[in-house]
Amino acid sequence: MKKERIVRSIAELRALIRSTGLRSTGPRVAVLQRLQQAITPMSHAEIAEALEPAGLDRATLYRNLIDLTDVGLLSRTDHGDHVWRFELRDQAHGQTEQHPHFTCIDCGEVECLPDTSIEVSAPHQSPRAIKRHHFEVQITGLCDRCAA
Amino acid sequence: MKKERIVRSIAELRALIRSTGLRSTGPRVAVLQRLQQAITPMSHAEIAEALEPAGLDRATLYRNLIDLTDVGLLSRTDHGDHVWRFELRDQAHGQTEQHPHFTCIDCGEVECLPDTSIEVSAPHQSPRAIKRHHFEVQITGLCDRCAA
DNA sequence: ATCTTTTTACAATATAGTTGCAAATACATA
DNA sequence: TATGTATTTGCAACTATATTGTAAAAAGAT
Repeated sequence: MKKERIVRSIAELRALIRSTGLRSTGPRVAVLQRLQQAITPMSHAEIAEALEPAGLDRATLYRNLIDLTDVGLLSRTDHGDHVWRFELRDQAHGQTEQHPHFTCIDCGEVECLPDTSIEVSAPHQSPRAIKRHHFEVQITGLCDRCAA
Repeated sequence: MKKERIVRSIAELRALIRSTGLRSTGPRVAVLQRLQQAITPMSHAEIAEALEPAGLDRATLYRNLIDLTDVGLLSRTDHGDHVWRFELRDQAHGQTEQHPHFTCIDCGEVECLPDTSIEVSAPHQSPRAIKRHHFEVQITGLCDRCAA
């Protein structure tokens, strides 16, 4: 998905973390810094591997991913393949940046789709969240590479 | 989601299982019988609890759910909350019956939406699977009860 | 510089799902 | 209906993923 990428300096990331009430620590800055380079949501394993050099603890990473999600800096989703993935929420718009994700049921690759690509209509009895557009959409199928 | 429910007798279920090449066994019939009563996809834990009286083994249940999925009698999906859920595939139409699912991010309740409730358009670079309508859609958000 | 609270890092513990295998069962064939 | 063979079950052991307890370390307020 094309979007103007907002890249924050370390100092900005530290301020961002503090603004949520959390303390700014090495592991947290590292996680945000890595995620702001990511073009798709990353799994715990992928983040752990990327931050390998820092040698940070698995449990610490899990706790930080959850904490950062709780305060709204990250979103945590399962795209249909039973893997948690984390994505930086774009704070620039002051709200969740919603766009559908396409996940390959074979290779697990995740693709961000333009948020215009999906139209959800809300029939009679459907949840109010749908009418208010407060929802996330995950689409699963075979990606072009795996389908070939 | 409203649909004419197809209820099969035990004998019919046994024949259905055999028609896939699998042997008809107590656990397998029990699983199918339970799932054809289900109004939404069920997790392994839910099925296990429902079949508690039969006292059937966890591993056997897991294996059967996978086997029945492999031969196409069930579908296995993760609705965004990191829980595998199994659903009887309707063989009456000779194909996967596709409809979007709405899963509450709070209570985990799953709701089936009419397949007309979602319109996915396929822009330029999107996966071919989308253009061909070979995909599943999961929507997550707060259900009415949890939003209240 | 000091103090209090949060966070880390390690280990221990849960939870979900899988695998190995002997005994039991399904079902094809006689 | 009995018999033989391949599949399936049930138990236990195991793996992977995720969570929790806690003493020591670090953050940030004073």
